[in-house]
Amino acid sequence: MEAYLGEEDPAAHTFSGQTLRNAVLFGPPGHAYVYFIYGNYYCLNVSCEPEGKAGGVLFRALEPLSGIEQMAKARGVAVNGPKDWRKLTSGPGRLCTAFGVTRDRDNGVDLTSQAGSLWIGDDGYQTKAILMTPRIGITKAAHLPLRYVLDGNPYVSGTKAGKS
DNA sequence: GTATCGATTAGC
DNA sequence: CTAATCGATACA
Repeated sequence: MEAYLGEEDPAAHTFSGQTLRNAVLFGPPGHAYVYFIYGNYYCLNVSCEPEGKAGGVLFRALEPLSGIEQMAKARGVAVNGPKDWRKLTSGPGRLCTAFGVTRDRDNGVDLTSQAGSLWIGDDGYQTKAILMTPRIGITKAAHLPLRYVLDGNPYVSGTKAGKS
């Protein structure tokens, strides 16, 4: 996942102040900010700063835990085993497609409450280490080490991720 | 109102 | 490396 600092980050949507689209990033933390990009894909963010202050985290990738078949169907790809799970969620647009996340349905929902259409829970995963790397896919301030990846976890973002 | 860009992905 | 594709933003 990657962090976007808000008004101080040239790469963030919130850099130029609050707009209709990024309003949720200025709202209370723990809410979903879903935006449509390049005419084809959605990206999922979570607001992190207190209300009134911009800032959020972009989910670039995650590890599939359940509903594999459902995700595969949504993504339109064949999945034969854990080795193919990467195809499902290794990218911002991909994971949203796999989850069926759309701005219409999920933008602004409270991710800390299971009452909504989408939420985040604690699965008890033990994080060994987190690596900080430069962000990818952006044209401004891309050098800032605001990208966080779980060390040793194969389900990281990157279109070409997972070779070797 | 019109012009341009983009936190992407799939395809060559 | 380049095309696809549309909403938001910038500018007149």
